[in-house]
Amino acid sequence: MKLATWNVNSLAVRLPQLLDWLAANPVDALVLQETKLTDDKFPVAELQAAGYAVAFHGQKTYNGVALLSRGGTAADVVKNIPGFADEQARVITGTVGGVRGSVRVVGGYFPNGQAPDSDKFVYKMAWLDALRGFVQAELAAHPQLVLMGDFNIAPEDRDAWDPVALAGTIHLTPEERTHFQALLGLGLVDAFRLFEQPPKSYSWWDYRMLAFRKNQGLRIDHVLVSDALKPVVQACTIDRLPRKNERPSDHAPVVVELAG
DNA sequence: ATGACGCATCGAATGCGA
Repeated sequence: MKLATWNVNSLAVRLPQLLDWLAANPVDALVLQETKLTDDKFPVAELQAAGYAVAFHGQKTYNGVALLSRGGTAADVVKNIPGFADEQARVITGTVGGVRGSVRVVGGYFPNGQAPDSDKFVYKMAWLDALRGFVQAELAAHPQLVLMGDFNIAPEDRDAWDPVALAGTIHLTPEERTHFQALLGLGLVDAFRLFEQPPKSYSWWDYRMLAFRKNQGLRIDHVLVSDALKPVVQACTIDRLPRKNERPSDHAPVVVELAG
């Protein structure tokens, strides 16, 4: 069973690339971030034709998330974080068929935070607090759980191309990293770090300054699997190929493979 | 220090991403 996450930075622009990617990578479930589409504009028919059922939670211009699944629509879908009032469409959760029954998938587009001294950073911290509470409750109900998406956090220095120059800046602040560790503390593990990985592995590269060609990136897209799933994780990889497309997203997909 | 690139918005310049 394969699951994946991809920040597509506008599904309207990236739909052809998404369909190409799914044809080459027929994952069982995929969460998307930054669809930037209201629900009435979501490409339901195109994705169904490609074999995927869809659940989505979008808005105009910004944000927007989706959960694609083969073998039926995700069950018990939850949009955003219950009890946390939020104008922004950032989370979608659902149950997909899989290993020994089913897997609870939480797909998140974590706030960017802009800068550590900004109001957006305050929002990011509050959002992370709320998410942790939600994931804790979901884990209690669904031991087989995967939390994945665009976290907008580089958890360690090795997840940034220049940790010295970027020290203390957004995505690398101690506060964000503490939140990342707190998520792990719920009983989750960073699937990517379960395996030997190439050095300087990143999932996002700035569009500017030829950053991708120079591999000046950050690893901010993550797949966290619950302790119950950890024994069945067989691989976790970042697929850089779509970043080489014409008009690519600035993010690459991250794929995890579970036995069964 | 700034901007650089890309996307979205009713129409151009601006906000935002990371």
